[in-house]
Amino acid sequence: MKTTPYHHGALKEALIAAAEAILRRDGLNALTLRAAAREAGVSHAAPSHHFGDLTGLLTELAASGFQRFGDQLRTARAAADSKRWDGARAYMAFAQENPALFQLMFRSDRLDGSNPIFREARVKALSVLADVHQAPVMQPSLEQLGAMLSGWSLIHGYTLLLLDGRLTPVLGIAPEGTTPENLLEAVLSAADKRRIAPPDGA
Amino acid sequence: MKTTPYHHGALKEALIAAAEAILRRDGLNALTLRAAAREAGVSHAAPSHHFGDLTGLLTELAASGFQRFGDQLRTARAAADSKRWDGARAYMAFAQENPALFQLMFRSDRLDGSNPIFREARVKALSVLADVHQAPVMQPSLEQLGAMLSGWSLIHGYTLLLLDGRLTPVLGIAPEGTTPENLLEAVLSAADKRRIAPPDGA
DNA sequence: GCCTATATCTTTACGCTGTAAAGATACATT
DNA sequence: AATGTATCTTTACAGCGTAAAGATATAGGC
Repeated sequence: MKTTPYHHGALKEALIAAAEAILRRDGLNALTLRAAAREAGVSHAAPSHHFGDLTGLLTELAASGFQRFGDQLRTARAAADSKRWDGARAYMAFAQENPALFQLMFRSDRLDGSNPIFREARVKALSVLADVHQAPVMQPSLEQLGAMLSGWSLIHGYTLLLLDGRLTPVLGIAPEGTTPENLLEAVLSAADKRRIAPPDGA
Repeated sequence: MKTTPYHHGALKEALIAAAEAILRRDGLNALTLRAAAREAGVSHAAPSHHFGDLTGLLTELAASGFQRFGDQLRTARAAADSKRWDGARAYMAFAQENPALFQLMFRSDRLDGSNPIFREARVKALSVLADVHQAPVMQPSLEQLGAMLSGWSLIHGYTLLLLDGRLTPVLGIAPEGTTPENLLEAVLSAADKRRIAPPDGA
């Protein structure tokens, strides 16, 4: 009767899964090393052997988030037979399905920006956004960078305002039954007229 | 020789100032009730009498941030003799001058959203953004809301990406000497073509 | 002027946290 | 089979939020 074998076998993955469950259920404030250890059924000091400190755990969790985020963005891009790429919708959808995780992924003060796994997952995910409209250029002009960033800034800002509850009053005064997706569509169409025009102006 | 009088006199304000100093100097992780008390030179339990708990302190600090934020946005609007209102620049400028505070102001999981002082300061500040292009309407259309939110989402997203360091690599490949302001200007001009067109499209 | 009520601040205490160090156990390699 | 290494537990300590009780200054009634 070995209810709890001494060696877990895949404790690192189990701890990351436990951490995500806590993050989703109780929020970032409740996500502690000891809570993750309890959730995984190991002693409170076990996580340190796999992640070093709390920042290490959060960073690996964020890395796994960026991996899935990138996958979903790529899937959305592949399925884009509509005239407008709806990566924006995929961006918001991931954030809505994983609100606390998404916010953690962009909180550099709680993450270890030097972690190579995290860095790779992040650039891989975010590069999906960058190479939508143009191949990577060595010496892009300010205009090109501005066009590239305006889309990202727009969807990122909308998403974070939504997660932070800042759009709740707006949705309240919007026409009956307006969803965040509807509102995003309106935001995009308001900002999207320029996409039709050639890159260097009307 | 009463070096430390028992009654401080204006401890609440002193604690908020101390909290802001810590936030600026050491970041949000280091901003604790006890650290604020140390910085203000009082016992570690003194803050609880003025703020209740840590959330209370953070909320009042965020409220004071929103007050100054609103002031600066109003000032920028008043000085807008240029053709394009440069509230976006003021938005980013405040965030750059108070990066940790700005991020705290939009972290609803650390704040008490029911605090009336906080609520009032926030709506007062953010309403400056709303009534730029139109008077408040009772039953706005989705298109009107989309146009209103697209500007806010854009500048908010750009600002947070900048604060989070996500634009650093972009600035690295940008033309020599490009500043965040330059890049913001490019982002705005890329997204601003629509302002000229009538609200319901080309 | 004095006396009491109240507000403000300190002291003490407790459980939780991160983290380090040392001990125990399973695995892996020879 | 023996030994080294990786993995996990136990123990320990300081810092944290927070509650409760004690100390001190202010304020108001007389």
